[in-house]
Amino acid sequence: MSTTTMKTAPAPLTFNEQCYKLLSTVPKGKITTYKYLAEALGTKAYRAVGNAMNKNPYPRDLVPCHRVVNSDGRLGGYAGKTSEKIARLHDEGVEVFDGLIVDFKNKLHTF
DNA sequence: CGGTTGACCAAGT
DNA sequence: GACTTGGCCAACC
Repeated sequence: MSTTTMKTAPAPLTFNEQCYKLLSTVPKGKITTYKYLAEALGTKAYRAVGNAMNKNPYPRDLVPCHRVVNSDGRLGGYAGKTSEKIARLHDEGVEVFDGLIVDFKNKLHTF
């Protein structure tokens, strides 16, 4: 068996990687929640999703972790300053008022 | 392999 | 409406 015909290592994506991949499908100007991400992955690991975002090693162009908010419509956390997250969202057309997403349900992206 | 840690969630006080 | 509690689940040590 040559290496070309050899099937490459399965390289199972970690839960984190799955989160990143899924999140990368969220279009600009829209947002999603930790809950929706988890559910879209077929699990209830809301917290694990948050952890994944915290450790996110990818640039925001690939994995826009700032587009992830709480399911209540609150801003949620951020690895950097919260004001930065707000600024980025504003830059993409998502208004934030007092730590709350304006028109949250309308901006929400569904998978 | 058991315990710890979260950018969470929902319900209760 | 702020605060506490229990639950949930993957990554890390």
